[in-house]
Amino acid sequence: MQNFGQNLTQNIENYILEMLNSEDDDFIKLRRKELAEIFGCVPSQINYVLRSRFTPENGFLVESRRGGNGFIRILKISCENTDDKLNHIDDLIGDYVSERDARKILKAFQERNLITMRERLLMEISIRHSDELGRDVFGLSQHKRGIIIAETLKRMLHGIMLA
Amino acid sequence: MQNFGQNLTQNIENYILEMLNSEDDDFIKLRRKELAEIFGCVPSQINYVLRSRFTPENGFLVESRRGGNGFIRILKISCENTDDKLNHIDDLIGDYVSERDARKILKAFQERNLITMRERLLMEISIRHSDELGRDVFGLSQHKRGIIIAETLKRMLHGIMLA
DNA sequence: TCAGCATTGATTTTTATTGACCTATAAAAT
DNA sequence: ATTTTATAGGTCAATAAAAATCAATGCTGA
Repeated sequence: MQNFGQNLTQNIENYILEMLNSEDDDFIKLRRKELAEIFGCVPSQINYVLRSRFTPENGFLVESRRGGNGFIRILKISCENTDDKLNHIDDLIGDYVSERDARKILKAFQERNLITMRERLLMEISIRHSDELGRDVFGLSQHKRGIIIAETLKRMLHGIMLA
Repeated sequence: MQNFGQNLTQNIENYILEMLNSEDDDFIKLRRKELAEIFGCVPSQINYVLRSRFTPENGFLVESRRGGNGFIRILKISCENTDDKLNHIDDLIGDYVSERDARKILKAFQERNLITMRERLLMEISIRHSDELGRDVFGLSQHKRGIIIAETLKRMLHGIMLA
């Protein structure tokens, strides 16, 4: 297969998604070099696709090994992709949230059984730590920190909601 | 059994894991030379497999004796109490970890069923985001970022182990 | 236009394999 | 009891085979 026309990245993304769908398992293994040959592109193009598309925020985990018998393994944690849910999360959080409100949101999610207690705990720890760093190490204003919390929270909830 | 072509290391790893599973005890004893003969490879290949696969990080301890009646003993360890787990975490992470190593640790923890896939995903998102901020927004050196990752990871794993 | 996404390729890092040489241990010989 | 010898396993460096990184460049849509 050669790549004609536009959107090499898009084509590679679709190809990988196809592979994932056609498998019984929720993961695939591939050789970077082979995939690059299929699309007639340079191998590092594959890394670009993985970095920009198959992120944990999008519900994917990527493992790999270099050297002899190297490979790239892509795991799909996500199943039901409901754009509605994601939009809901974005609306709920907005561009800024206080640490206090972040905790409220997490509490609500856990009470609705959308996340487990352990997952809530993890997210609280993450937010607390980055807020602490922002304040004590980088001297960020409360507002700046709120922007970071919003971003962190959105990414984490996006990722986990796809699972 | 001869080993043709590729996956020598993988084959030896699987063979040892098989042995461990089929035993009642949680350890096995083997002769390096014999194992090497079984796979038709050089004996030091066994050392490579042990060094790269049967590590403490993956939950194994390896003992051995040289000379007459020499042997290699492989033990599968599992932390009994919470304190052991916390110490184990601190030992593995130390004061600094690269993002890459952090992901390896999370992979190992998930494969040992100490955390779920979703929890692994959450922690990868958290680490990825803070690393991104550290690099792109605050221009931190790789080393500084590694210190932050180590701290984040330890806090999250500690927290979840206590839950 | 121009800011951000996409593409490329040179360089670096990691992993696997092999073999030559080193060290430790037990048992036999003195 | 001491020395010797045979028999294990360990270490390290060289080489090959993959993937990752990064900076430079190209492209495209608002």
